[in-house]
Amino acid sequence: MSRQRAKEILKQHAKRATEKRVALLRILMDSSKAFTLSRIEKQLTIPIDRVTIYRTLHSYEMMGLVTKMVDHKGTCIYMYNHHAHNNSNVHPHLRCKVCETVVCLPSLPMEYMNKLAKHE
Amino acid sequence: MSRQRAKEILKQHAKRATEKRVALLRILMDSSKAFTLSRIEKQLTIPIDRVTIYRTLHSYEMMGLVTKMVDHKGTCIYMYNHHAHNNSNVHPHLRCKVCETVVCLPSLPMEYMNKLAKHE
DNA sequence: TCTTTTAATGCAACATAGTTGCATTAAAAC
DNA sequence: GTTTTAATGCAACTATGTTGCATTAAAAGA
Repeated sequence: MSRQRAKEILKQHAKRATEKRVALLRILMDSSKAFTLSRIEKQLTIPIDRVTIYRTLHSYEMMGLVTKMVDHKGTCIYMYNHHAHNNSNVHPHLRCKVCETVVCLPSLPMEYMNKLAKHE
Repeated sequence: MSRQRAKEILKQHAKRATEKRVALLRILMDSSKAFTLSRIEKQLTIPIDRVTIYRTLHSYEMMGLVTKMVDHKGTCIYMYNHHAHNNSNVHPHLRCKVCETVVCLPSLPMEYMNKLAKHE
């Protein structure tokens, strides 16, 4: 049951832990995958307006709770920052074509970074 | 003057080298950058319908002439395959936030690949 | 508790990108 | 010159993202 944890987190950030905000956060918390807004909408048991989802996810991103990315189709995907995602080092993300899981990859090693030619 | 070169390439692929198709190909050929459809549209000196540009770029992608990617905003960008892009090895692309140039990065070294944990 | 303040929500509306169908035009093939 | 096929443009539609505004609900204060 992640409901309590979700509520705590929202209150920590001085946000209202409404049923809808909790529901949205739980969907993300309970998975290691990244979801599109539409995907989240389908997964909801209570109906939430698309705009509300959009704005809520945006606020979660601002709070640092979730990471927003763009998937291979150009759609925004949102992933819960389980490991706090605090290490602000640059690292790529890898998406499994089959199960759609997105994982954080290790930071790029210096030997690799050094190979990068400066352009122009 | 890349006009002749563009015509040759199109004919090699049994495509009609119409003024519009040449114009589109030249914009991509004459740059190392990746462009959105809208960006290409603005750069044109002759007016071409958005759908035509879309379909033409798609055909160029099918021909292997250009590479289609999705940029940070989720918009498709098209880049001419100067180096034939033949080496079908996987490599990331890097986009300069300032000048919007997109460059191919070196392939990832094995040491790095080995670090990748299998998920689930 | 009642009132005020502020956050959350939903509806309407619009922007942009991508896409398909169909009719028309232009080029190539015969 | 006629036929065939590719290219083009228009209309229309979908999905996603986005903003404005009015309404509702929660929290704070009296």
